[in-house]
Amino acid sequence: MSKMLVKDFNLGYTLLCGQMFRVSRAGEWFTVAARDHIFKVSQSSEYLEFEGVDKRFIVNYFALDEPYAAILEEIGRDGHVRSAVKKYYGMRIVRQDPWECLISFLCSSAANIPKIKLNIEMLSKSFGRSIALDGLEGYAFPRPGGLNHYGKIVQAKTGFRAKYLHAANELVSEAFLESLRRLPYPDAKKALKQIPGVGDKIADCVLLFSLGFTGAFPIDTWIRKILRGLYFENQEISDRELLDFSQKHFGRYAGYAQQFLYMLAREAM
DNA sequence: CCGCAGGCCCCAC
DNA sequence: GTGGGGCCTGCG
Repeated sequence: MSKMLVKDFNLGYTLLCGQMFRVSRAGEWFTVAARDHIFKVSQSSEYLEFEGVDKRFIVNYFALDEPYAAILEEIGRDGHVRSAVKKYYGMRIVRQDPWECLISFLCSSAANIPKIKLNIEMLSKSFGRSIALDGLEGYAFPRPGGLNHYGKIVQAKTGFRAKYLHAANELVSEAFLESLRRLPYPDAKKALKQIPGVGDKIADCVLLFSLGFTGAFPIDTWIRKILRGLYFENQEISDRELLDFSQKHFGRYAGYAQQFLYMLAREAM
């Protein structure tokens, strides 16, 4: 068991923000599976307790090395974002594993969170090696190339998305995903959209939630709804226009603005 | 039982 | 270049 002091961090908001699909909660403790790690974590005031990974992993995973105050100052120029930040202060954007993130969001098309969680859990069980922590059962997520059995992908109840997962497994390597980090945002996005089943939304999710592109702004049905309500009431506006507006309006940390607005949208459901 | 969901692809226009 | 139907499957 390790313990560390954390500032400007709220574990609950960060883990329950709806972008991670292998998180479970038991009272104060969260169990998180990420790539080939499984760990437990809890927060009491400004201390984080954790087990199963080291401090370096925690800092990177929860993006605790980001200039949080500067980010909030920049996105807080917008009044709606500012009030969302007040409510959900300490929420961070986790750095997921790019491959697991890509597969998760490929599963998200026309789905819902419980279904995505089911898909990812079944894929992990079917293709991943067993890893355990304190007798907790867990499975690593398979590496690129590891989803090598179409029938088993279908058995994971992935439906029409199975063909996308299978193709991604053929096309994508660890090196390809890592190389995207060094590209300008438009080029990295274009490269991701070459993968069948990946459009604007999924590409932006992978860029924001796993590859460190803090300016990426995924537009899903929740964000669409809240942007229209807050900024374009009674106006016809396309996703293309919403995306252009958001990136200009919120700037290089637009992704953080997105995530805070997303929290507002979800609470109003 | 039945409509629908955190989206993409394809095909009209 | 833009809009709308179809898609697997589980959830509500």
